Amino acid sequence: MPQYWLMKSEPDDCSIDDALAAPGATVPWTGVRGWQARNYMAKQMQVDDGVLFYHSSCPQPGIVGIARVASGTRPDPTQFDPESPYYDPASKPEHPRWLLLDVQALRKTRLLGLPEMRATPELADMVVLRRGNRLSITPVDPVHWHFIVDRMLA
DNA sequence: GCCAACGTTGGC
DNA sequence: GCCAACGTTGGC
Repeated sequence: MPQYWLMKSEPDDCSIDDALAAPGATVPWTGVRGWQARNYMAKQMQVDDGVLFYHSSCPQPGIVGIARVASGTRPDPTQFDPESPYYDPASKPEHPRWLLLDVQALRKTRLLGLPEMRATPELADMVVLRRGNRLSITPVDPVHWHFIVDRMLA
């Protein structure tokens, strides 16, 4: 059974348009620096899982596209790059601490903005809407996934 | 730029 | 293994 996820990206860094314009519409999901999100990637996420592409830290936060998990995990090279904002001097190449996986954008949708998500009773229980939620990757209940996909593609 | 609410760390 | 303090996320 596929699982479903919501992945936050800052559009200044990688927007849905950037992802769609990448070769194969596929981007390495760099910069995850939290253990919970890291462990979702390492232990639960599988190729072909569904992904809601979410823009955060921007004027109009919300879901902007549909994507899929396109690879297993490998070490995130930005952790070893002193020039990168994601550099982690404590992580050694022989024991990489942070992982990434590839995400393939499938299509852009209309904006399902955060205010609309909050105003939609069917979505009230989404993990990402929990107060103060800070995880960059959150699991999405299949019921929520189907509701959103149906609504966005209708 | 502010700041609430959090996830993570580290002392014990 | 608890939990207070810290640093960060992310919406506004």
